[in-house]
Amino acid sequence: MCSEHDPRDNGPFPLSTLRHSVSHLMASAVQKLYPGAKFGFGPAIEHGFYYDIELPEPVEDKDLRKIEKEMERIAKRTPELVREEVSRADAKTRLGAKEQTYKVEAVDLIPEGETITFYRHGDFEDLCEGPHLDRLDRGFHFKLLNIAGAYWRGDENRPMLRRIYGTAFWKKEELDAHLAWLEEVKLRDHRKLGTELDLFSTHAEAGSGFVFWHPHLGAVRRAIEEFMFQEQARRGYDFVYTPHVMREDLFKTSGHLENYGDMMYEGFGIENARYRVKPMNCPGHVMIYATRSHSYRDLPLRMAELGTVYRFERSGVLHGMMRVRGFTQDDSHIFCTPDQLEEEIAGVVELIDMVLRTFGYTYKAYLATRPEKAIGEPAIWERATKALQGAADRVKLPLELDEGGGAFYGPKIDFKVKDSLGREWQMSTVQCDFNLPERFKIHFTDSDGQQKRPIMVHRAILGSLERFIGGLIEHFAGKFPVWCAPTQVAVIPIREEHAAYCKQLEKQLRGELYRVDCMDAPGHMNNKIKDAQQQQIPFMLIAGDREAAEGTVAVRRRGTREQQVMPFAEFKVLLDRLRSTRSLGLE
RNA sequence: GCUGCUGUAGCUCAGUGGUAGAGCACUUCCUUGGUAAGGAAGAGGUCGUGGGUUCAAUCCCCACCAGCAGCUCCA
Repeated sequence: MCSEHDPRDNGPFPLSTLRHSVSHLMASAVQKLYPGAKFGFGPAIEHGFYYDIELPEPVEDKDLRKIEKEMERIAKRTPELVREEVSRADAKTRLGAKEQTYKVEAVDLIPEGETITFYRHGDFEDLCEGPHLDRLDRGFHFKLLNIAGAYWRGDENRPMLRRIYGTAFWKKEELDAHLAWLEEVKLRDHRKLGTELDLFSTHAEAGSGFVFWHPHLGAVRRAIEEFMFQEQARRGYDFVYTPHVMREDLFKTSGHLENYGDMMYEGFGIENARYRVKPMNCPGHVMIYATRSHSYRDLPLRMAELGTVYRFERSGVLHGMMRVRGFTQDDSHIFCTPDQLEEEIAGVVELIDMVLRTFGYTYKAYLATRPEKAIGEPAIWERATKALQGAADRVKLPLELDEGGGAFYGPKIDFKVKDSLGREWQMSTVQCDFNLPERFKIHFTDSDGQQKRPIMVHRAILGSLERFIGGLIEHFAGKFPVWCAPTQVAVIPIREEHAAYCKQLEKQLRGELYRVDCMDAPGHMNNKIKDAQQQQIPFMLIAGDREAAEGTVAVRRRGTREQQVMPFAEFKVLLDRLRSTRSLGLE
């Protein structure tokens, strides 16, 4: 955010004011170049600004340079930006006269009694509450970035306008740094790296939104799954497997059909019954719970599954591995008594903290409350929300509020991580559920002999493996830490005659389940070093006469040109340590 | 789904109303090289799919499929 502690917010006016004014400047240039343009909203946003405009003719990215030129001309010629208070009727008349239909509508959105203002520079005037710069020649730097469609007032039933994005800074170096950051984001794009590093693919022939994990990314996933298995096993989780296809009635009972039906695929018949592909794993886990009676002594029961679910997503939202139609959740449902609820949630929060730190993420937690479309009594919701808050207090986890952001069956705490590029992603979630136990009428026998309802805690740490690992690719820029890197060690013989020694090293490492690539195909060493470096392999072991004779290896780390000759046994100690501690670095 | 743009070799991309090219990768041969690209030759494409216009379509038009930038929605 440019608002909190951004050192670039260093001009005579706040950065957001600057950007808002540059947005106006852009609008005036568009008006000049495209007479008849109708303007919507044009605010400052996190990294810049945009303006939504209905244009009489199509605009393309290449037209942006032309608009920028006009902006510079206008800023020079008519720099004064004048504020004017107007009456509601006056505002409507003036905007109406210019056929600014969206702006006329915008006037009606202004609450009664609020001051209505226009801002004007040269012959361009715009309804706007401000604030703005006093002058447009205050020596700032801007760039227009891209064009896209956007619905008027964000409503898909209203007309679609053209949205032009841009950004502005007070200093040239800051603009350049921001543009460089955008380039970096592009370079790290998991779809780009996915092709370059042979990680995954999607196929038109197979349908969009379905990910094919190649061997390299399969290795990453296995390492992460193993890590998650160990950490959960250590914390008393039990692992289950449930079917992907279940009878439709089950989803009626669970409430999914009614509340989540839009996200589910059409049913199909098997003999005389209707079936559905699961969009969530919870009903399956309830099936297992309900197969026998439970004593309060059995609880909490922590049932975990890497459950693959299928959800309908509209074609336009699909995005690499980040937004897909079939994905695997590291899901779990904890069946517990009301007394245990807070402690169980606290345990989950601890696990989330541990896991996210392992990947080098920092995070924020949000308490998401009752949405409009929800099942269950308000009193129950309140109780669940209190438990979440209580658990967070217990482990001193600060919570921000996400009003109405809960699941249809209960409130939750969502975790948003910040990646190495400073971007936020929604990841882990802990959700309280008093409703599914009720719907499926599951129970346990309490110490007083009474039959009572357990509470279900839904939780996912990574969320979806597709989204999590897609995000990891970008977070690490393809440079995975040793413990989860696709190939951990490349062994490179200097000449063909050293291949035998290299093969021997490879065999030893592979014996300890390291992922090793002995690059002993014919060809020059330099070329292999280039390949290994481009493949982002953490370690290269290069061996020639000296190394073979002495039982050493020349170790070269990813991203460096330095080499360090050491006994192979010593390298193994280093490698073992990096793997077992899941170290993020290579030292 | 909507708006705009795009689809040519495994990858990145040129190109033309008369059925196609580059670099990298790949294969083979030569090269025995101490830390980021050794040399040569070769193979590889129904120019996303289906229609239409035309004497002729990879190129123009339409539809569909897929992708990209967003909007809306979400793990």
